[in-house]
Amino acid sequence: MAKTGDAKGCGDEAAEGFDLQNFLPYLLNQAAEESSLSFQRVYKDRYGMLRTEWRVLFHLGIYGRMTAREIGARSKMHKTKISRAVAKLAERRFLTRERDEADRRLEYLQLTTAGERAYRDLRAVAVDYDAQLVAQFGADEVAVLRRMLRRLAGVVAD
Amino acid sequence: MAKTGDAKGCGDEAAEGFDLQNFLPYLLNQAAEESSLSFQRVYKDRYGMLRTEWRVLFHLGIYGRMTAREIGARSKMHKTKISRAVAKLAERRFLTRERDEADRRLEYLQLTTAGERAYRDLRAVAVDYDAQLVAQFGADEVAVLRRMLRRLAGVVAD
DNA sequence: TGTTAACAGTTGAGTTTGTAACTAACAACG
DNA sequence: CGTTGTTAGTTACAAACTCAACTGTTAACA
Repeated sequence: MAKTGDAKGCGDEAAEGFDLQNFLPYLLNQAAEESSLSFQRVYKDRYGMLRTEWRVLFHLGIYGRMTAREIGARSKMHKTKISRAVAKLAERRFLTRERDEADRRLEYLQLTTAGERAYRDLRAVAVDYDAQLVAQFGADEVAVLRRMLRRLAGVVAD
Repeated sequence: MAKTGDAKGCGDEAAEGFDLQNFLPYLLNQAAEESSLSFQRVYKDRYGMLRTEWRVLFHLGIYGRMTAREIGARSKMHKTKISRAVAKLAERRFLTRERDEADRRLEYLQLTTAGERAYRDLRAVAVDYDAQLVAQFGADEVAVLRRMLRRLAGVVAD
Protein backbone atom coordinates (compact mmCIF):
# COMPACT_ATOMS: atom_id res chain seq x y z
CA MET A 1 0.00 0.00 0.00
CA ALA A 2 2.80 2.37 0.92
CA LYS A 3 4.95 3.38 -2.01
CA THR A 4 8.60 2.48 -1.80
CA GLY A 5 11.76 2.84 -3.82
CA ASP A 6 11.49 6.59 -4.02
CA ALA A 7 15.14 6.80 -3.09
CA LYS A 8 16.25 10.39 -2.91
CA GLY A 9 19.37 9.58 -1.00
CA CYS A 10 18.50 11.42 2.21
CA GLY A 11 18.51 9.99 5.69
CA ASP A 12 14.92 8.95 6.39
CA GLU A 13 13.98 7.41 3.08
CA ALA A 14 11.48 5.02 4.67
CA ALA A 15 8.72 7.61 4.57
CA GLU A 16 9.20 9.00 1.04
CA GLY A 17 5.89 9.05 -0.79
CA PHE A 18 3.81 9.24 2.37
CA ASP A 19 0.21 8.56 1.38
CA LEU A 20 -2.08 11.18 2.84
CA GLN A 21 -5.21 9.64 1.35
CA ASN A 22 -4.57 6.47 3.31
CA PHE A 23 -3.55 8.09 6.54
CA LEU A 24 -6.20 7.14 9.04
CA PRO A 25 -6.74 10.28 11.09
CA TYR A 26 -7.01 12.29 7.89
CA LEU A 27 -9.23 9.73 6.23
CA LEU A 28 -11.45 9.46 9.28
CA ASN A 29 -11.95 13.19 9.36
CA GLN A 30 -12.84 13.30 5.69
CA ALA A 31 -15.30 10.43 6.00
CA ALA A 32 -16.83 11.85 9.17
CA GLU A 33 -17.29 15.25 7.61
CA GLU A 34 -18.81 13.81 4.49
CA SER A 35 -21.18 11.47 6.27
CA SER A 36 -22.25 14.19 8.68
CA LEU A 37 -23.17 16.50 5.85
CA SER A 38 -26.44 14.99 4.74
CA PHE A 39 -27.70 14.84 8.31
CA GLN A 40 -26.47 18.17 9.34
CA ARG A 41 -28.60 19.59 6.59
CA VAL A 42 -31.71 17.83 7.89
CA TYR A 43 -31.52 18.83 11.52
CA LYS A 44 -30.17 22.26 10.70
CA ASP A 45 -32.75 23.16 8.07
CA ARG A 46 -35.66 21.44 9.74
CA TYR A 47 -35.04 22.34 13.38
CA GLY A 48 -32.23 24.88 13.43
CA MET A 49 -30.07 22.50 15.46
CA LEU A 50 -26.33 22.12 15.74
CA ARG A 51 -24.59 18.78 16.02
CA THR A 52 -24.21 19.16 19.78
CA GLU A 53 -27.94 19.78 20.09
CA TRP A 54 -28.71 16.81 17.88
CA ARG A 55 -26.57 14.66 20.19
CA VAL A 56 -28.23 15.84 23.36
CA LEU A 57 -31.65 15.35 21.79
CA PHE A 58 -30.74 11.79 20.84
CA HIS A 59 -29.30 10.93 24.20
CA LEU A 60 -32.49 12.03 25.90
CA GLY A 61 -34.65 10.42 23.24
CA ILE A 62 -32.91 7.09 23.50
CA TYR A 63 -32.01 6.80 27.16
CA GLY A 64 -34.70 9.01 28.65
CA ARG A 65 -34.49 11.48 31.52
CA MET A 66 -30.93 12.11 32.70
CA THR A 67 -28.56 14.82 33.86
CA ALA A 68 -26.04 16.77 31.77
CA ARG A 69 -23.28 14.93 33.57
CA GLU A 70 -24.58 11.57 32.39
CA ILE A 71 -24.82 12.82 28.84
CA GLY A 72 -21.21 13.91 29.12
CA ALA A 73 -20.13 10.52 30.41
CA ARG A 74 -21.85 8.71 27.55
CA SER A 75 -20.95 11.05 24.70
CA LYS A 76 -17.56 12.36 25.82
CA MET A 77 -18.68 15.84 24.85
CA HIS A 78 -17.23 18.61 26.94
CA LYS A 79 -19.57 19.96 29.59
CA THR A 80 -19.58 23.49 28.15
CA LYS A 81 -20.83 22.16 24.84
CA ILE A 82 -23.55 20.25 26.62
CA SER A 83 -24.47 23.20 28.76
CA ARG A 84 -24.96 25.40 25.72
CA ALA A 85 -26.81 22.76 23.76
CA VAL A 86 -29.17 22.18 26.68
CA ALA A 87 -29.78 25.92 26.99
CA LYS A 88 -30.76 26.15 23.32
CA LEU A 89 -32.98 23.10 23.44
CA ALA A 90 -34.69 24.40 26.57
CA GLU A 91 -35.20 27.78 24.94
CA ARG A 92 -36.90 26.08 22.02
CA ARG A 93 -39.05 24.03 24.43
CA PHE A 94 -37.58 20.71 23.35
CA LEU A 95 -36.67 19.78 26.90
CA THR A 96 -37.43 20.65 30.50
CA ARG A 97 -34.99 20.99 33.39
CA GLU A 98 -35.84 19.79 36.83
CA ARG A 99 -33.66 20.38 39.86
CA ASP A 100 -32.91 17.36 42.02
CA GLU A 101 -34.03 18.35 45.51
CA ALA A 102 -31.84 15.71 47.16
CA ASP A 103 -28.68 16.97 45.44
CA ARG A 104 -29.34 20.47 44.25
CA ARG A 105 -26.31 20.51 41.96
CA LEU A 106 -28.05 18.08 39.64
CA GLU A 107 -30.62 18.94 37.04
CA TYR A 108 -32.68 16.27 35.33
CA LEU A 109 -33.33 16.85 31.67
CA GLN A 110 -36.27 15.40 29.82
CA LEU A 111 -37.73 15.85 26.37
CA THR A 112 -41.04 17.64 26.01
CA THR A 113 -43.67 16.37 23.61
CA ALA A 114 -42.22 18.65 20.96
CA GLY A 115 -38.74 17.36 21.71
CA GLU A 116 -39.92 13.78 21.50
CA ARG A 117 -41.59 14.53 18.17
CA ALA A 118 -38.38 16.06 16.79
CA TYR A 119 -36.37 13.11 18.05
CA ARG A 120 -38.67 10.58 16.38
CA ASP A 121 -38.58 12.51 13.15
CA LEU A 122 -34.80 12.72 13.10
CA ARG A 123 -34.44 9.14 14.25
CA ALA A 124 -36.41 8.03 11.21
CA VAL A 125 -33.96 9.92 9.01
CA ALA A 126 -31.06 8.25 10.79
CA VAL A 127 -32.57 4.80 10.42
CA ASP A 128 -33.07 5.39 6.71
CA TYR A 129 -29.51 6.48 6.34
CA ASP A 130 -28.29 3.40 8.12
CA ALA A 131 -30.39 1.10 5.96
CA GLN A 132 -29.11 2.79 2.83
CA LEU A 133 -25.58 2.35 4.02
CA VAL A 134 -25.99 -1.32 4.77
CA ALA A 135 -27.59 -1.83 1.37
CA GLN A 136 -24.68 -0.13 -0.30
CA PHE A 137 -21.81 -1.76 1.57
CA GLY A 138 -23.23 -5.02 2.77
CA ALA A 139 -24.06 -5.93 6.35
CA ASP A 140 -20.80 -7.77 7.02
CA GLU A 141 -18.52 -5.00 5.97
CA VAL A 142 -20.55 -2.43 7.86
CA ALA A 143 -20.27 -4.60 10.95
CA VAL A 144 -16.49 -4.72 10.58
CA LEU A 145 -16.37 -0.99 10.08
CA ARG A 146 -18.44 -0.36 13.19
CA ARG A 147 -16.36 -2.66 15.31
CA MET A 148 -13.14 -0.96 14.29
CA LEU A 149 -14.54 2.50 14.75
CA ARG A 150 -15.76 1.62 18.20
CA ARG A 151 -12.29 0.44 19.11
CA LEU A 152 -10.71 3.56 17.65
CA ALA A 153 -13.14 5.72 19.53
CA GLY A 154 -12.16 3.92 22.70
CA VAL A 155 -15.68 2.87 23.50
CA VAL A 156 -15.28 0.06 25.97
CA ALA A 157 -18.86 -0.64 26.87
CA ASP A 158 -22.19 1.06 27.27
CA MET B 1 -26.80 -5.82 16.00
CA ALA B 2 -29.91 -3.65 16.14
CA LYS B 3 -32.12 -4.39 19.08
CA THR B 4 -35.63 -5.52 18.25
CA GLY B 5 -38.78 -6.60 19.98
CA ASP B 6 -39.01 -3.40 21.98
CA ALA B 7 -42.66 -3.18 21.04
CA LYS B 8 -44.26 -0.19 22.65
CA GLY B 9 -47.26 -0.31 20.39
CA CYS B 10 -46.78 3.00 18.63
CA GLY B 11 -46.69 3.58 14.92
CA ASP B 12 -43.01 3.48 14.02
CA GLU B 13 -41.89 0.62 16.21
CA ALA B 14 -39.08 -0.35 13.84
CA ALA B 15 -36.77 2.24 15.33
CA GLU B 16 -37.36 1.68 19.05
CA GLY B 17 -34.08 1.21 20.80
CA PHE B 18 -32.11 3.11 18.21
CA ASP B 19 -28.45 2.41 18.81
CA LEU B 20 -26.49 5.63 18.88
CA GLN B 21 -23.19 3.90 19.53
CA ASN B 22 -23.51 2.05 16.26
CA PHE B 23 -24.78 4.91 14.17
CA LEU B 24 -22.11 5.57 11.61
CA PRO B 25 -21.98 9.35 11.36
CA TYR B 26 -21.83 9.55 15.13
CA LEU B 27 -19.31 6.77 15.40
CA LEU B 28 -17.16 8.25 12.67
CA ASN B 29 -17.05 11.58 14.42
CA GLN B 30 -16.07 9.99 17.69
CA ALA B 31 -13.34 7.93 16.10
CA ALA B 32 -12.08 10.88 14.07
CA GLU B 33 -11.95 13.11 17.10
CA GLU B 34 -10.19 10.50 19.17
CA SER B 35 -7.62 9.61 16.54
CA SER B 36 -6.93 13.27 15.80
CA LEU B 37 -6.19 13.99 19.41
CA SER B 38 -2.78 12.41 19.73
CA PHE B 39 -1.57 14.18 16.59
CA GLN B 40 -3.14 17.45 17.30
CA ARG B 41 -1.08 17.52 20.43
CA VAL B 42 2.14 16.93 18.52
CA TYR B 43 1.77 19.56 15.85
CA LYS B 44 0.12 22.01 18.21
CA ASP B 45 2.68 21.76 20.99
CA ARG B 46 5.68 21.37 18.76
CA TYR B 47 4.89 23.89 16.02
CA GLY B 48 1.81 25.83 17.16
CA MET B 49 -0.14 24.54 14.17
CA LEU B 50 -3.82 23.96 13.63
CA ARG B 51 -5.23 21.03 11.70
CA THR B 52 -5.73 23.16 8.61
CA GLU B 53 -2.10 24.21 8.73
CA TRP B 54 -0.98 20.64 9.23
CA ARG B 55 -2.96 19.68 6.14
CA VAL B 56 -1.50 22.41 3.98
CA LEU B 57 1.99 21.55 5.19
CA PHE B 58 1.46 17.91 4.26
CA HIS B 59 0.02 18.65 0.86
CA LEU B 60 3.05 20.74 0.00
CA GLY B 61 5.43 18.27 1.59
CA ILE B 62 4.01 15.33 -0.30
CA TYR B 63 3.02 16.76 -3.66
CA GLY B 64 5.45 19.66 -3.83
CA ARG B 65 4.92 23.17 -5.15
CA MET B 66 1.27 23.93 -5.94
CA THR B 67 -1.37 26.62 -5.68
CA ALA B 68 -3.99 27.04 -2.97
CA ARG B 69 -6.64 26.07 -5.49
CA GLU B 70 -4.99 22.70 -6.06
CA ILE B 71 -4.76 22.10 -2.34
CA GLY B 72 -8.47 22.83 -2.14
CA ALA B 73 -9.27 20.40 -4.93
CA ARG B 74 -7.29 17.62 -3.27
CA SER B 75 -8.34 18.19 0.32
CA LYS B 76 -11.87 19.53 -0.09
CA MET B 77 -11.08 22.21 2.47
CA HIS B 78 -12.81 25.51 1.94
CA LYS B 79 -10.70 28.19 0.33
CA THR B 80 -10.97 30.56 3.27
CA LYS B 81 -9.54 27.94 5.58
CA ILE B 82 -6.70 27.38 3.16
CA SER B 83 -6.10 31.08 2.72
CA ARG B 84 -5.73 31.60 6.45
CA ALA B 85 -3.62 28.50 6.96
CA VAL B 86 -1.28 29.62 4.17
CA ALA B 87 -1.03 33.08 5.71
CA LYS B 88 0.03 31.62 9.05
CA LEU B 89 2.52 29.22 7.52
CA ALA B 90 4.01 32.04 5.45
CA GLU B 91 4.24 34.24 8.52
CA ARG B 92 6.17 31.49 10.30
CA ARG B 93 8.44 31.11 7.26
CA PHE B 94 7.33 27.56 6.55
CA LEU B 95 6.42 28.37 2.96
CA THR B 96 7.01 30.94 0.25
CA ARG B 97 4.45 32.40 -2.15
CA GLU B 98 5.32 33.08 -5.73
CA ARG B 99 3.00 34.86 -8.15
CA ASP B 100 2.50 33.20 -11.52
CA GLU B 101 3.39 35.86 -14.07
CA ALA B 102 1.43 34.13 -16.84
CA ASP B 103 -1.78 34.05 -14.79
CA ARG B 104 -1.46 36.61 -12.06
CA ARG B 105 -4.40 35.19 -10.11
CA LEU B 106 -2.34 32.16 -9.20
CA GLU B 107 0.22 31.94 -6.46
CA TYR B 108 2.55 28.99 -6.19
CA LEU B 109 3.24 27.80 -2.70
CA GLN B 110 6.37 25.95 -1.72
CA LEU B 111 7.88 24.80 1.56
CA THR B 112 11.00 26.52 2.81
CA THR B 113 13.80 24.52 4.35
CA ALA B 114 12.21 25.06 7.75
CA GLY B 115 8.84 23.96 6.38
CA GLU B 116 10.39 20.87 4.88
CA ARG B 117 12.05 20.08 8.16
CA ALA B 118 8.76 20.42 10.05
CA TYR B 119 7.04 18.26 7.48
CA ARG B 120 9.59 15.48 7.77
CA ASP B 121 9.40 15.58 11.52
CA LEU B 122 5.62 15.36 11.57
CA ARG B 123 5.59 12.77 8.83
CA ALA B 124 7.76 10.54 10.98
CA VAL B 125 5.18 10.85 13.76
CA ALA B 126 2.42 9.97 11.31
CA VAL B 127 4.29 6.95 10.00
CA ASP B 128 4.83 5.72 13.53
CA TYR B 129 1.16 6.11 14.31
CA ASP B 130 0.24 4.18 11.22
CA ALA B 131 2.60 1.35 12.05
CA GLN B 132 1.24 1.16 15.55
CA LEU B 133 -2.27 0.98 14.21
CA VAL B 134 -1.49 -1.78 11.76
CA ALA B 135 0.24 -3.71 14.51
CA GLN B 136 -2.78 -3.38 16.73
CA PHE B 137 -5.50 -4.16 14.22
CA GLY B 138 -3.78 -6.26 11.63
CA ALA B 139 -2.95 -5.22 8.08
CA ASP B 140 -6.01 -6.81 6.50
CA GLU B 141 -8.54 -5.16 8.71
CA VAL B 142 -6.85 -1.81 8.37
CA ALA B 143 -6.98 -2.21 4.60
CA VAL B 144 -10.72 -2.88 4.75
CA LEU B 145 -11.21 0.09 7.01
CA ARG B 146 -9.29 2.36 4.66
CA ARG B 147 -11.18 1.21 1.64
CA MET B 148 -14.54 1.85 3.26
CA LEU B 149 -13.51 5.20 4.59
CA ARG B 150 -12.30 6.26 1.17
CA ARG B 151 -15.65 5.33 -0.28
CA LEU B 152 -17.50 7.14 2.45
CA ALA B 153 -15.35 10.18 1.94
CA GLY B 154 -16.21 10.06 -1.74
CA VAL B 155 -12.62 9.91 -2.85
CA VAL B 156 -12.75 8.60 -6.38
CA ALA B 157 -9.14 8.81 -7.37
CA ASP B 158 -6.04 10.83 -6.75
C1' DT C 1 -12.29 46.22 -28.18
C1' DG C 2 -16.13 46.35 -24.60
C1' DT C 3 -18.94 44.07 -21.74
C1' DT C 4 -20.08 40.26 -18.96
C1' DA C 5 -19.01 36.09 -16.64
C1' DA C 6 -15.85 33.16 -14.20
C1' DC C 7 -12.00 32.35 -11.25
C1' DA C 8 -8.08 32.78 -7.39
C1' DG C 9 -7.70 34.40 -3.31
C1' DT C 10 -8.77 37.71 0.73
C1' DT C 11 -11.44 40.08 4.13
C1' DG C 12 -15.23 40.99 7.48
C1' DA C 13 -19.28 40.07 10.32
C1' DG C 14 -21.57 36.83 12.97
C1' DT C 15 -21.48 32.23 15.12
C1' DT C 16 -19.45 28.34 17.41
C1' DT C 17 -15.88 26.40 19.96
C1' DG C 18 -12.13 25.79 23.62
C1' DT C 19 -9.87 27.11 27.88
C1' DA C 20 -10.05 28.68 32.18
C1' DA C 21 -12.14 30.80 35.74
C1' DC C 22 -16.23 31.06 38.19
C1' DT C 23 -20.72 29.97 41.30
C1' DA C 24 -23.23 26.96 43.99
C1' DA C 25 -23.77 22.71 46.32
C1' DC C 26 -22.18 18.55 48.56
C1' DA C 27 -18.50 15.54 51.07
C1' DA C 28 -14.80 14.40 54.20
C1' DC C 29 -12.50 14.79 58.06
C1' DG C 30 -10.38 17.35 61.80
C1' DC D 1 -19.46 22.80 63.15
C1' DG D 2 -15.61 24.57 59.95
C1' DT D 3 -12.20 24.16 56.82
C1' DT D 4 -10.73 22.10 52.55
C1' DG D 5 -11.62 19.57 48.48
C1' DT D 6 -14.64 17.90 44.89
C1' DT D 7 -18.50 18.00 41.72
C1' DA D 8 -22.40 20.01 38.46
C1' DG D 9 -23.05 23.37 35.68
C1' DT D 10 -22.37 28.32 33.80
C1' DT D 11 -19.98 32.27 32.06
C1' DA D 12 -16.21 35.17 29.87
C1' DC D 13 -12.96 35.84 26.53
C1' DA D 14 -10.10 34.59 22.85
C1' DA D 15 -9.44 31.72 18.93
C1' DA D 16 -11.42 29.46 14.91
C1' DC D 17 -15.00 28.58 11.58
C1' DT D 18 -18.82 29.80 8.19
C1' DC D 19 -20.84 32.46 4.75
C1' DA D 20 -21.14 36.17 1.91
C1' DA D 21 -19.20 39.97 -0.14
C1' DC D 22 -15.15 41.83 -1.97
C1' DT D 23 -10.52 42.74 -5.10
C1' DG D 24 -7.98 41.76 -8.87
C1' DT D 25 -7.36 38.99 -12.92
C1' DT D 26 -8.42 36.14 -17.02
C1' DA D 27 -11.81 34.21 -20.45
C1' DA D 28 -15.79 34.49 -23.68
C1' DC D 29 -17.95 36.44 -27.08
C1' DA D 30 -20.80 39.93 -29.24
